[in-house]
Amino acid sequence: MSTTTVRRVSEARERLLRTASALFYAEGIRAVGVDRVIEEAGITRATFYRHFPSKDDLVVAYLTVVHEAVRDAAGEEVGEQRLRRTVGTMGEMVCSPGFRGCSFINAAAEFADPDSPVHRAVTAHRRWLGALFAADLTAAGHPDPAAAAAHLMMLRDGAMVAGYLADPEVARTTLGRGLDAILAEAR
Amino acid sequence: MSTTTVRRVSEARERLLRTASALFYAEGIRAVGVDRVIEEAGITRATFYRHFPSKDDLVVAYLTVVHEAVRDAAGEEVGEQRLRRTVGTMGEMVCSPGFRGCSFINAAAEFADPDSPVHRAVTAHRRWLGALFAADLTAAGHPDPAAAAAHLMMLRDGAMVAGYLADPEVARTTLGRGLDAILAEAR
DNA sequence: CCCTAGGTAGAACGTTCGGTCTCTTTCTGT
DNA sequence: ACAGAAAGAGACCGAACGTTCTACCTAGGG
Repeated sequence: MSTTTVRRVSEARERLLRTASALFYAEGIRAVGVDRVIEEAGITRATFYRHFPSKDDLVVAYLTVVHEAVRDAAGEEVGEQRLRRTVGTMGEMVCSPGFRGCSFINAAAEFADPDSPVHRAVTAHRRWLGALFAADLTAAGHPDPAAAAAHLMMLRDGAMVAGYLADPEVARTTLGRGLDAILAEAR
Repeated sequence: MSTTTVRRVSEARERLLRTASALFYAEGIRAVGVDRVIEEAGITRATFYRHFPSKDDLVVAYLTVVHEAVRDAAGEEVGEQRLRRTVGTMGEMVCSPGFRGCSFINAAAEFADPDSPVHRAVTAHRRWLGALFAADLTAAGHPDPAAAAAHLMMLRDGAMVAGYLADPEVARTTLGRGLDAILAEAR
């Protein structure tokens, strides 16, 4: 009865990480204690600390998962098409039920110390996303890709906040129109 | 030696609120315990709880102080001039040393429950600011004040995030240009 | 066959959390 | 002169925090 499943990565670890991610995102990181995560994931304290040296490491792992999801959704082929798809995905995300803002913006609100591993993970992701915007804008022939990328990033951050604290639908269309306007500058 | 100072509001209470505000803003709300606030304000536990029934009340008071500061800085006279001044002030704020983002966005990241008094204070402030934008845009003769206000709000939220996590100077100029573009739509 | 890694189970650590309590001192308005 | 509010000082509460520990069980690969 092949329970093989190869199990290159522990199943308990995955459950732990998935549970923690959902909890951290929905309720805030500091608001959720390790006891909560342990109980809800149905694992033991020892198992938790076998996989993650500390809670901070779990938090970083959570942000890494989100980052990789965004990265994989974006893809490799630089250009206007990828930009449209990436921003379009963000617009949809903002409108999805249970949306509670950007994981990275929220994490940065809780971890103020720039030297904190969590804060570092946030800035790393944001630098990566900014570079992606700039690269795609460059490929699209935008005359000032750096400024346009900063503008687009502000629009996306605003959409993330508005999707959580205001009208998501309005946020989505405003973001879309903003991207169109920026792209229109590129001939 | 008139130490009169009238003292309509307690001096200890003001010290407490000022200290708590600085701490909450700089390090995050959940990251700062009441012990920390009490020690740094140089008051006693009993004095704390005499003025605020719970920590949550202190947090709401902190946000109220910020809200009133923004409101007073904006002023009363509706119109394009007030809008320019208000947004200009935000641009400067974003560039000021020690800037750590918008108090309300950060608070909402930590207090997810929409029924929480803290979360309510956040949405109340945001509704007020959105209404101010819409009123000024209407007075400025904008053809679609509601959409423009939402757009401007997203730009301001983006500037708040970027001022904290990216280049503040770029955030300020991008916000300024965005306002100019929106105002240009109003003839 | 046994070694090892990953898992369960659960007690315990010291610290900090938010909050309550009593007692005393200081000051102000009447 | 005196009542009463505001503040200081500090002990105390139970609960939750993140973390460490020992002990035992199991499954897979050498």
